[in-house]
Amino acid sequence: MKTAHIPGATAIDFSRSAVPRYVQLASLFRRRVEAGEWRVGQQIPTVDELAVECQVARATVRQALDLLEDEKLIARYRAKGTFVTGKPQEQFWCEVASDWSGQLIAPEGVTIEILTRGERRAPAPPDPQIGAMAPFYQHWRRRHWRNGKPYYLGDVYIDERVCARIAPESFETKTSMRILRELPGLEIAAAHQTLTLGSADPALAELLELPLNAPVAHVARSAVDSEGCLVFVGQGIYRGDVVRLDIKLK
Amino acid sequence: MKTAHIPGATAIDFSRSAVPRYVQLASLFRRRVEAGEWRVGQQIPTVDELAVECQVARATVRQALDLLEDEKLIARYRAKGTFVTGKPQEQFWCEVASDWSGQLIAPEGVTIEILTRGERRAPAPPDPQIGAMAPFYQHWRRRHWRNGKPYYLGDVYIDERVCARIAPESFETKTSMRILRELPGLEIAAAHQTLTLGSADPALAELLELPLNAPVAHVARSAVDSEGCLVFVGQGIYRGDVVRLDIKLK
DNA sequence: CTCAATTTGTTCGTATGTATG
DNA sequence: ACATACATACGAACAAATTGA
Repeated sequence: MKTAHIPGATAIDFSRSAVPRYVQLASLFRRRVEAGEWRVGQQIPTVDELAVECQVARATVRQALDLLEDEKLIARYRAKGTFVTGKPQEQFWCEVASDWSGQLIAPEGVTIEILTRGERRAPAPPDPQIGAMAPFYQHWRRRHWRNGKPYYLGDVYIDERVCARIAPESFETKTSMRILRELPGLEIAAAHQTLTLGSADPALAELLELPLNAPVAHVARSAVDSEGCLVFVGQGIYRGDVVRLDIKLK
Repeated sequence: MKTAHIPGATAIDFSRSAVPRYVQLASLFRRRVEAGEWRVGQQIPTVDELAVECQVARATVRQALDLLEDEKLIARYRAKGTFVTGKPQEQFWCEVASDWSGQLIAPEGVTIEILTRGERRAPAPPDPQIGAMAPFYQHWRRRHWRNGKPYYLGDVYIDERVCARIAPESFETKTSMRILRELPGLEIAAAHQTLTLGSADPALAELLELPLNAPVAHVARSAVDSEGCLVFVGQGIYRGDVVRLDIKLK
């Protein structure tokens, strides 16, 4: 029985989060697979070893491994051990750009699913100084897919008067900013987006097929026409593992 | 047993457990205060109304409000109602901007702790096409603090020849990009930064006093002088809850 | 082939926290 | 306030399968 002792390793502190211990453990283990610390095909430490290393009960380790088993990352064999069978997917194919021209470079092979559509729904008002609210908006909630995987969930609110000029099928093929940009006769005087970080709650984890508590990026967007009217408000959430932001500084 | 799904956009899905329901509720309410949906000084809906709206028991709403009360965001008065007393402290005080001039606006009251310093250490090379590596670099690992809380951990590599012209105390007061920018006689021909998302492993959680697996932002920076030499390479990690990226699009 | 060691699987019991009515 | 149900976390014992001596 070799307890792989890392010199100077301090006990893991699970107490800073409301997330259950076994979920935190699962994330830790998932990262080890992702980082190659536990290689595909190899056996991982025994439940007992992990329990000692992480200072938790055996049952808690097992609960964490249950999650990874559901994700097909590991396979467990009685009396033999537990083995890594796959890596979580990891690709940065969705770059949020920092200027208008490439606002959001939606890559090839993207499909957009319309979850709900509502008329005359008002968005949560962003900074009031940005522009004046339109009288009515139409609302879409959409989910973006690529390669059979969902990667973005967003709410779009568009001024009802502008909406009339948009081809309905646009909403199933184009990103929201692209719809606006390609709309003839609509002049966008100012557009803005803000990105912040967060974690996937259970509902979001379900919708984006993410592990619970995985990092996500919240994006809030708005656009104002030449008359100072807020013709577009959008807010959305990207999977953290598909977002990359490149910024040229000169 | 399944929780009832309400068709329509207003349904709030608090899936079964994992994160306690009242914690999720508290986050929701906190966001409403932050977004101004519930304004300071105003009365918020009653416990009964919130329980109906969110489809949870009254006791659960009360538990969530307990958290906000502890944070001094609300005050509750028997038979009168609950009132907003303040906004969550502006947490996003570290804005990674999208142009050079405001590269990283380090706010007031920041102190920088030097963890290690090494001579002639080579950074992990970024994209080689960006510039040619300098012969030697000096390396600092620093941790940035504000209000007694750590929020950034970074590695700085600077061309040894450039280093000689930097006052040593700069490294305890200035962000790396600021040091470069304020260095006379050094012309930066190109600078670049890339931001990606990740989560805190146990070591990082310890250093930034974060919950395990909390979202973080990885930033990789580089700068090239007029001769194409990579005079600066930096990589760092921000706490996710202090990062905000604002992008003006026109 | 038996035996022991190893390792996962299963099932108790107990305690605490969460959520509802 | 109370009773009930469920999820989490721990610890302990035992069962079942594999391996090698």
